[in-house]
Amino acid sequence: MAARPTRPALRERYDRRRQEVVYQAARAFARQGYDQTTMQELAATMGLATGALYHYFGGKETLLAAICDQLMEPLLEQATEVLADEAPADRQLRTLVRLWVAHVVAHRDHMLVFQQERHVIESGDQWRKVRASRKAFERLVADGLERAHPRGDARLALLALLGMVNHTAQWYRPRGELTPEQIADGYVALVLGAGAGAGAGAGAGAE
Amino acid sequence: MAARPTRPALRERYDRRRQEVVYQAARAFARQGYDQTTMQELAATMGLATGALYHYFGGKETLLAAICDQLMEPLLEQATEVLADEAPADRQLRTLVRLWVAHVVAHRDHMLVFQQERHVIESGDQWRKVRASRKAFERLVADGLERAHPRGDARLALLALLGMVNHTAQWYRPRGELTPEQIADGYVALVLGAGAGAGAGAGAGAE
DNA sequence: CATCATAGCGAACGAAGGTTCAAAGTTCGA
DNA sequence: TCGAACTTTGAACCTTCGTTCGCTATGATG
Repeated sequence: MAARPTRPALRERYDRRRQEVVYQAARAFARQGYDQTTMQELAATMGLATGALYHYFGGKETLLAAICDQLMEPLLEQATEVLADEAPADRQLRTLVRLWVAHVVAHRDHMLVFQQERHVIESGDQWRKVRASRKAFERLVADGLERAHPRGDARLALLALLGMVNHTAQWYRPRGELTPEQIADGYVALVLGAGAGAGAGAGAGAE
Repeated sequence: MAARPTRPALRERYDRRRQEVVYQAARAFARQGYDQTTMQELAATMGLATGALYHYFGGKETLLAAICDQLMEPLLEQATEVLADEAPADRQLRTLVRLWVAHVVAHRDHMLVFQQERHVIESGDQWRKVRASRKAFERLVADGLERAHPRGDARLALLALLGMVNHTAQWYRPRGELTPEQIADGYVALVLGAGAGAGAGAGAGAE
């Protein structure tokens, strides 16, 4: 594997290419599965020879790690900001879920890979960081939810919310009827108990 | 691969062994992933030599198919019965979701495999039947939900419900605080709008 | 232009693992 | 107890990749 170029003029191209590889890998892994996707296939998709991939990544598993990092890190960062903000709890939660759903649908492939390769990520030292990110994010959602929804069983609501949002990656289509925002608001309404917490309004409102 | 024994006395043992292989396979696939689990490993777990597995199954993929079948068929059958029954719509839905959650937690490994290998199942002719079962089941849930919850956006509620129930396989532990029944009832409460008969429609502009 | 970091090539290597098969072992049924 | 049906063995086969590496091409830099 080659290092990132020292020469400034080449860095940009390198970064772009590298990013493109991650993108194509996520796409292929999501569609065919990690193991069913060969490095040769991936290289061909990029218009490269097999060996060239190793200029950008140490190996196949490094690619998977890059996909997971690119999925979790921006999400965690943005979520932290939202919760640090001063705002009514229910508004914070709505903002958080909107952000989250938007992230999931914008990175559907990353998300699907992340879910499909759960068993890989859940064991092995090299995945500790990814696991930590996921845990930290879930903790944030739990906090946001508890504050906005003090009564009832917040634990089940949290698990349900995790389930529905993550599942969104499997059915969302850009040309579908619902916008990410509508979806997010719908989810919030469900977990807060419609009528009660939905006071903020379902965004777009009536159809 | 050998055929099912003709001699009655041997059938029972054959069926039991075959079933045990499916069980162990589901367990291993769920924990390590389909591709990361070798036939040799599987054979060793069963106390058999590698080749013996091929006595019971045509190959590794046949095993995966068996896992999916055993997951979907009883579920679909039971769900059909529930909805054929005469009962108030909301009661039917509750029964259906209880049954479903119970099935998911009782077959967690099958379920995790089913989810992880989604990309395999979603393409290829040999998986048509499994896909059809899943679709049929989702259709049943959709019907049950629509009847119990006629106003509002039933579509998002359905997708949310699918997400939360399926996700249950990933966090449920037998020694946990919640029984499968409590979980199911919690989910139903969420999608029907807890407490009040408040329409839980997302984007329905219900407030 | 000369130099050298960078980018890419693509055949070949090596390990892994699904599958086969002929032979040996075991159990049922008469 | 005998033969046939059934079960199991385990080493060898064969294919499929992930990865390597020596070489070439490119183009920025001075």
